[in-house]
Amino acid sequence: MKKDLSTEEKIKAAAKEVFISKGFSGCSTREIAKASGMNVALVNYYFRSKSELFKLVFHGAMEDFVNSMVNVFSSDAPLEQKIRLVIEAEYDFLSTHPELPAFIVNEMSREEGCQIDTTFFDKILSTGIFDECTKAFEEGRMRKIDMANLTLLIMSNCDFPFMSKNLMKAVHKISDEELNERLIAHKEIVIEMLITYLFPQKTNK
Amino acid sequence: MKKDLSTEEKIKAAAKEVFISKGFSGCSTREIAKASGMNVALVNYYFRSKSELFKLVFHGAMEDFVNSMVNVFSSDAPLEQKIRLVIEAEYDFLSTHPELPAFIVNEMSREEGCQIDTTFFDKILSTGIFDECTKAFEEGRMRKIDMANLTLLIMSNCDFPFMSKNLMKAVHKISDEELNERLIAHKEIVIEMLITYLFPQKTNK
DNA sequence: AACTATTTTAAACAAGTGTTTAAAACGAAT
DNA sequence: ATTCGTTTTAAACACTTGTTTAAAATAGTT
Repeated sequence: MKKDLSTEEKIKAAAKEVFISKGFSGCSTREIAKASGMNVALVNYYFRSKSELFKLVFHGAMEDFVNSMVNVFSSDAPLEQKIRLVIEAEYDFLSTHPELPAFIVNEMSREEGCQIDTTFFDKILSTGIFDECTKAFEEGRMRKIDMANLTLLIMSNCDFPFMSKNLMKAVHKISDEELNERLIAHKEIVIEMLITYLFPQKTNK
Repeated sequence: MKKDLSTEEKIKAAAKEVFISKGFSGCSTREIAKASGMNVALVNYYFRSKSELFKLVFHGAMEDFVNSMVNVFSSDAPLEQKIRLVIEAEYDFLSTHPELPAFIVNEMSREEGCQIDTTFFDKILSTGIFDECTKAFEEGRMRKIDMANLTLLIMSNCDFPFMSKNLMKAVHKISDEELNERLIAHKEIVIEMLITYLFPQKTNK
């Protein structure tokens, strides 16, 4: 039968959960220790310091975050389909990891924060998706748009809905369940809106 | 000639700046005191506690945040124009307050966080903008959409670009200036995309 | 001037922070 | 059983945290 998680793994798992939901400065080493069932000394025994442990967690979070996109972009689907699929993939992924975008965006803005490992973004680049877009609008198959703006369009409409869950619940005075239904519907809205905007040559419905 | 700011005002101003850029748990009472040129005791003398001071700052931030929308919605412009204008207003507002959306979204997700004063959102409601939309798509002048989804569409595309500045700079390896140019361009993209999506009856370009 | 209420200060409080220490418990190998 | 390296523990370290105290400085009024 499978062995239990090692102490090191238990701590890292607990750290991931705590860091992602409370942020680096929103939690203490002792809180992570307690959440993992261990004690403070063990945390530093295995990971040297709170910051080192955080770097590991952040790195992992980034990896998860980027991979869900890379998988889609690496496929051999036609461009329009890739855009559809990446939105679907993001919504699916974020349904199980709703706290990730806020975590990443926030921690990237911390002063002492993450001088980030840009390998992640090179991974996106190396899928050739940007070149594919450039070619597509040179051939008139897609609306011309700067890659930064395209990235913003996709991420805004995928990530923000999950980042703003608590705000939305307050604004519209709705429950978690109701909000989740809205999010499911929102995926389709975003897909249609973005596809229509980016590929306007479609002559009609 | 104008008197200097009072001690109380100086502290509140410093608190606003520090809280908004670092978050509640990202800063200390002493940091706020130092930023205002005062000492710790004065902070609690005027504001009772860190939490009380924070509530005040958060309340003010919310007010600013909501007001920029309310002003537009209260105007007598036609609906489509209102949507255009609210996006313009948001981008203008956020250009000078880029940290606000992240601050609000984050602090709304804190555990001990802001059991929020829903007055703010009632203010939006009372502009009648939602009723106006309902009527508009009953008359076929606008695409039918749930109000939560409409709110999400607008806020996603206005707020996220400013929240993700540091992420975007890292992803695309661009400077502040370059990013700001992208944001200016993004405003127009968002306006066209949203208007086209929400008011699709336009027969052509 | 003297008295009062308000404002400011430096110092202290207990509790919490990240981190380290040094000893104990453990596991595997001889 | 003894040794060894690894893992775990409890305790302590120095420092920061939010908050309070009690005295000092200031301003206002008579």
